[in-house]
Amino acid sequence: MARAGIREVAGLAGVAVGTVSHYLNHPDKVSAEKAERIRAAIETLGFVPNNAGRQLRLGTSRAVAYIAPDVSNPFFAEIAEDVERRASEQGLTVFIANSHRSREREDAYLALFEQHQVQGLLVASHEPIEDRLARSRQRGTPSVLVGQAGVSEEQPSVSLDDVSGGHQAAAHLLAIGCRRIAFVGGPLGIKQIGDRLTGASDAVREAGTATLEVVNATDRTLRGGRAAAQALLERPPELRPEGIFAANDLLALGMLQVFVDAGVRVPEELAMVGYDDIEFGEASLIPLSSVRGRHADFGSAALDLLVELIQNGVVEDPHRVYEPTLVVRRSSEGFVPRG
Amino acid sequence: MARAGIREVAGLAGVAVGTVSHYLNHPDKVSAEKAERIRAAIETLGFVPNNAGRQLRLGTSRAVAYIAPDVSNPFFAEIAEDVERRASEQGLTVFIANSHRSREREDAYLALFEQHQVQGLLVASHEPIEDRLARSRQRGTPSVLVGQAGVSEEQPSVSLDDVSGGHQAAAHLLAIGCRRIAFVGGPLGIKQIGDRLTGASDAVREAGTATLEVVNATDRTLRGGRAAAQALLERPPELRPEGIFAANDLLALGMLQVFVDAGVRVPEELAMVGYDDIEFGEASLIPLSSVRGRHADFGSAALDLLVELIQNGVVEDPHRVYEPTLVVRRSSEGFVPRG
DNA sequence: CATGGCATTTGAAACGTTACGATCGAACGT
DNA sequence: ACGTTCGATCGTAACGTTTCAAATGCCATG
Repeated sequence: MARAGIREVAGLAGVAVGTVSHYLNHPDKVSAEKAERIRAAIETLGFVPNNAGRQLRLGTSRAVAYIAPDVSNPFFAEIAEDVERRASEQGLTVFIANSHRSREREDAYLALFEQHQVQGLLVASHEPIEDRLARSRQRGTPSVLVGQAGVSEEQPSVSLDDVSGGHQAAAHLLAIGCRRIAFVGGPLGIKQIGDRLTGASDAVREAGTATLEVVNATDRTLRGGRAAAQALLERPPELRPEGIFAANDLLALGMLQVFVDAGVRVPEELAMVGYDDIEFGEASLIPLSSVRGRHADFGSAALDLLVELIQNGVVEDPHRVYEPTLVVRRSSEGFVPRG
Repeated sequence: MARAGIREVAGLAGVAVGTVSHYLNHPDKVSAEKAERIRAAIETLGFVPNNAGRQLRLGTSRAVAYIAPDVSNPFFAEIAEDVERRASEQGLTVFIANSHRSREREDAYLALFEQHQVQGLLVASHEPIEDRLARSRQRGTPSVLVGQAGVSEEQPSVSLDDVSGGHQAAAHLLAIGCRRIAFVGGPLGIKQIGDRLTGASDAVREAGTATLEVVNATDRTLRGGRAAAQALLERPPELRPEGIFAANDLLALGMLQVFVDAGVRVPEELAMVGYDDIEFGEASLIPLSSVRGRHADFGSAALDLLVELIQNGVVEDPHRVYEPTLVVRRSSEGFVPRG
């Protein structure tokens, strides 16, 4: 079962090992005759080049890693696919990993990928992680923060202006006539979430005519949304919010389901806006208004930045911030302000 | 920026390289005093063990790979998370890859992971792939086919009985009184899809009182479902099916949206059943009946089988087939047969 | 005081690859 | 016929780790 190595191939083909290596890496440099002999030898031996040997010699791999909190959240899955597509155009391989929002697993993967000498890291995280990435960078592995603005000049990032996104969402709810607005989400310690609330709260303050309530949701998933909605339904109707801005689409969709089940009319009685604009939001029976940050090529942008960083060591303009746009759909179109 | 190696650590700590290696791999074998010196040296040098060196020496890695057609389909994402969780319990790392349903990319990843000397492969594919996996196996990399029954005794697999699933779905639609049933999906050349149709068609034949129509959908996504539904809406109402069995939940959800939009009453006029039971199906405003195959631990089962295969070289009972169960929800509960 | 046993530590070999300088042979110009 | 050049081919030295047999130091025992 011992795998054949480049030596066996060379032996069988009657050439030197160096020639086999040439055949593999610079095929143009080797004569047609020997090339054919080598090809045949590889074929009969079932030779598979051993990446460890190559990598050891070269000192680096042709791979990058993408660490996401949760690939089953379509927001991250869609980015992953985009990254992968772009990377393969560049001849790079992507290792995808799920941190499951656990700092421990994040660290484990960070260490793992450093050991594997990936060329760089794409990291999406809800945790403050810049100090850990700085350490990796000092040891020679560059990284791009995805979805979270970097602080240091040395830490490039591709992110969304969540304050603006939150502002747009709340301003929209105000514009259609909602007076009692609720922000559903949490924990607020997470920067992206806190920023969305900040923007929303700014908008409410500017308007001066409405109130903003914060409803904490520990779990930013469908389940979490269902729980939050159930809690709101316990209140007498006059104390329920008229407009809800959810910290992400999963939350919003979970709430939407419970509300509709309970006979709450959306959007007439209650307008809803989500965040991220995942595909399932648009496909919901009451299509969900949402704040769309990611462009179609958000992942590509991150990868391109990483490649630039790998090649030049620095990047021009390290903190790329994209402006999100509000996509209005039925869940917030047709709210009827109370007389 | 040259990364420090084990030699530098040894030098700084004043011990032999072998001792540093011992410290890393068998910490109990090294005296407390030297251990502390080594720890300090590693700390100051920022030493990161190089996986290529280790792997070259060891001849194998502690990783397995999971190749899926499409991680943005929650069905595969949920399996991926489960696999990953179980693997980390076993001290294994999982490399996740998206083949994007392209045979070319499948092959590229197969080759890549062989080169990386992963211990084994978990492969979910819609293509016939057994011959290619057989080649990998002969070269020493075992694999488990996920979601597709293996043919050869040598190719272990974890799959669902799609014929039974299709039968259950159609039998259910018949039981609630549907006479004109449509199977929406394709291409039928894909085994999993063809099996579902076979089961459905068996059920219809057994009943003897209904018809089964096949509506081809090229794209098994939300988009594909919307397109298929639109096509059905062009027909005069009396020619539309009364019950729809969709080849997967994404298709069903896409159709559901278009139907509800167009004022078709689901389930009263039209009952729907999907397949896979993804989380979004349950969370839909009209919760989707679906055929649930995967147990909570479908991914774990696959990984356990792979581990057994790696350790023993063979497995007891290579083709594990799970029986799916129909989950009835609102989308098919309350159909009103026409007088 | 010599001996043996034990726990630690050592140093070198080996893993499979690539790059590099050396070598070879043929073709060409004079 | 000879020297030169150029492309193809060769052989070997690394790359960083682990393992293993051998060496060392220490202690207890005879």
